[in-house]
Amino acid sequence: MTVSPPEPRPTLEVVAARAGVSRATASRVLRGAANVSPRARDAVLAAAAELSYSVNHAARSLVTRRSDSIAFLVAENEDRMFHDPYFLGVLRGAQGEAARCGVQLVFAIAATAAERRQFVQFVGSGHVDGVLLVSLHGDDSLARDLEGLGVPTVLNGRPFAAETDLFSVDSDNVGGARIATARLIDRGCRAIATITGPLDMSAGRDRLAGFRAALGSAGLDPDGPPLAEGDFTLDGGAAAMEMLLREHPELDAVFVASDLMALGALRTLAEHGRRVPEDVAVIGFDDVREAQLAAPALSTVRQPLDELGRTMTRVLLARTGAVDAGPGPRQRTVLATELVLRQTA
Amino acid sequence: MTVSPPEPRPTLEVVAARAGVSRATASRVLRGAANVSPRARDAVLAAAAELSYSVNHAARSLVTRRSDSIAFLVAENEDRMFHDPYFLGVLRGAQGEAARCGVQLVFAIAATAAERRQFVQFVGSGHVDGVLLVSLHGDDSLARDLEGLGVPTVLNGRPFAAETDLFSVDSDNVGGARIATARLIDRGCRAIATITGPLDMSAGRDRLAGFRAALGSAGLDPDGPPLAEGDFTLDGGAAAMEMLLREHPELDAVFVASDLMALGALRTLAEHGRRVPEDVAVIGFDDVREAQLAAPALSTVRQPLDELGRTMTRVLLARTGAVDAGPGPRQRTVLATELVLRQTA
DNA sequence: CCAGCACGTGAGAGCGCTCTCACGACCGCA
DNA sequence: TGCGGTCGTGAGAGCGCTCTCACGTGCTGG
Repeated sequence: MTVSPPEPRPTLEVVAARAGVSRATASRVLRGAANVSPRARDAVLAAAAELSYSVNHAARSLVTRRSDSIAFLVAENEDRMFHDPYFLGVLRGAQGEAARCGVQLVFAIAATAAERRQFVQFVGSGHVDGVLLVSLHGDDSLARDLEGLGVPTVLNGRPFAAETDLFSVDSDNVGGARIATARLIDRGCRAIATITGPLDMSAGRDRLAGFRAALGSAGLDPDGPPLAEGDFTLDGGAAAMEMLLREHPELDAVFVASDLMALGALRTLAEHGRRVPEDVAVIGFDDVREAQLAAPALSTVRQPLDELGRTMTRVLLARTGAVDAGPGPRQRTVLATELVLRQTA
Repeated sequence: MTVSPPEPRPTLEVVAARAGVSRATASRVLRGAANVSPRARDAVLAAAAELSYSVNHAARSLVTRRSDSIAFLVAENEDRMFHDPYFLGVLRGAQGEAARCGVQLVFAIAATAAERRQFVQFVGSGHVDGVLLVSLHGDDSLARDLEGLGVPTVLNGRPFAAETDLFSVDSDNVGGARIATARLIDRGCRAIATITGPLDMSAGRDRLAGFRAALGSAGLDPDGPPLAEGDFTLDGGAAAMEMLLREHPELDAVFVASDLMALGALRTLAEHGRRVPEDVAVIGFDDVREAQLAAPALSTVRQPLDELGRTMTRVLLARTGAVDAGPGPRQRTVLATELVLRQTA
């Protein structure tokens, strides 16, 4: 242990005294409030600088009832969180935007019920002004619970129960899937399969819906094509591809609902000696960095991951009032997706 | 905007009243303090549950002068942070351990001087009880500044200035580099080059030191071998390899100070038609997941990334006294590294 | 039988800040 | 000259909790 210095951090009282003003005025200056004379302002600023004063967060927070920080919660286990570039992209965007707005990001993971309870407790204690909620499955009540606590929440994806009035930011999953599938049809592929995401998640469902819509538009049977449900992991994608190949060896294209799964599918296809794209064309979803590094480079649907995180943060901060975002944020924001053609389709 | 409910969160006062005890006793129960009768305890617990009470963090923090959260600061830009599995591994470990100890992790990035100042301000405000500091370059004063503020700090790697008494957790970089290099020598390689990490970082220096030590032990000239300084990025590794190949076309092995750089080097070697390991043997450092997925699979030195994060967190919490860690933590902890042989050496 | 000592409890101070309110100084306008 | 109004300021309350201190109760030991 090191000897801890006496370290008496100066209080506002001390700063005010040194500046020759009252605590109230010093507070006004430090908060940037209006109605302070330049003379007082300079004096306080100088005193604060000399004492290297910084306001006590707990004391401020106690009276303002704000913490100037927000939580980033991933409702997924560690493994998923740290291996899926999707989460990392969103986290990156959120972190950057939060920092830009002078708000701190508390990073949490809660996969189990116990972790969820602990998190709700944490939020209930007033640690954060709002919550960014990522990767909710099914009809999860977490968002509603938090809102019930009076804590603004923004989730990624689409709220699963259509009637909810939760705030959310999503990519255009339907549109992206549709355009990717259309591309496969344009190539002349007719035996088109899909590896879906988890169907208890909106992203999984919506991409499947887009896939089917594209088939329908082209006069193909939307319900006919082979389908395997994946779990957004590499191995899950590989396994799903394995199954599709076994049951539908004639397939000539696959739309895969995430890049990670597509990379797994590519592996399986290679193992089975199928050439990509000559024998089987593949299009993924996300456009993670690994997609362009893969051999062959993966064609995919780009969704702007960090923009997703940034937008979620902006919407949340607008709701908490931390940032005067002009008009109130919209309940539901949808970001455009874009087809990126490389080698696999 | 939604209509915010009146939402009067209950205070300790209310809980105490409902339980028929004083605020002090209620506080004792909720803190788990001793000297409370079972009767009082049960009453308070029941009242708290009924009201779904959770203690106001700001108020508690104001008097205890603790925040029960710690910061994870990466002194590196976003790009590096989110593309280097090293940071992600450490973050993962730290997050997990912090959660296990009931402490929250505030995640921050500070590459520029302005961001550093903002972070110091933030810490000075008492938001966190301690700081985990990752990827410090050169003789950075940040750790000392924070300690000067009275905030315990633990850094990864070795403090650059040997005489400092900062707390740190590191991998055995010298030992790892030595054993990797010894393996290359055992293979019969004699024209062994190295791509180092940034030499303003302890990890870069120490791995170079281990490399040289191994050469010396084998009777080779430690200062002779070709050396290129990399920056721990994929492209940096590729560029360094390019340079080595140009200036020392005869080389038959490379020890690369990080997997990411090694992957880049592999790319360059392939472009130049060098077979690995037949023409050039390669060993990396870190054992990130990509190393085993690469083709050919990368031989490397494993350092336990998440264990690094976990240990840093434990050391920090022991210092802050959040966790009664028995004996005081040691100033400097070094974790073992291990050679993992795959296809490239 | 009473000093001595735990033990459980409540009263009350106070952590460092923000915010409301009241007040004096000064302005322009009638 | 007088009056309403703005502007800058300070006094003081109070945010919700922890913690110290003192007190009453019931025990043991001399």
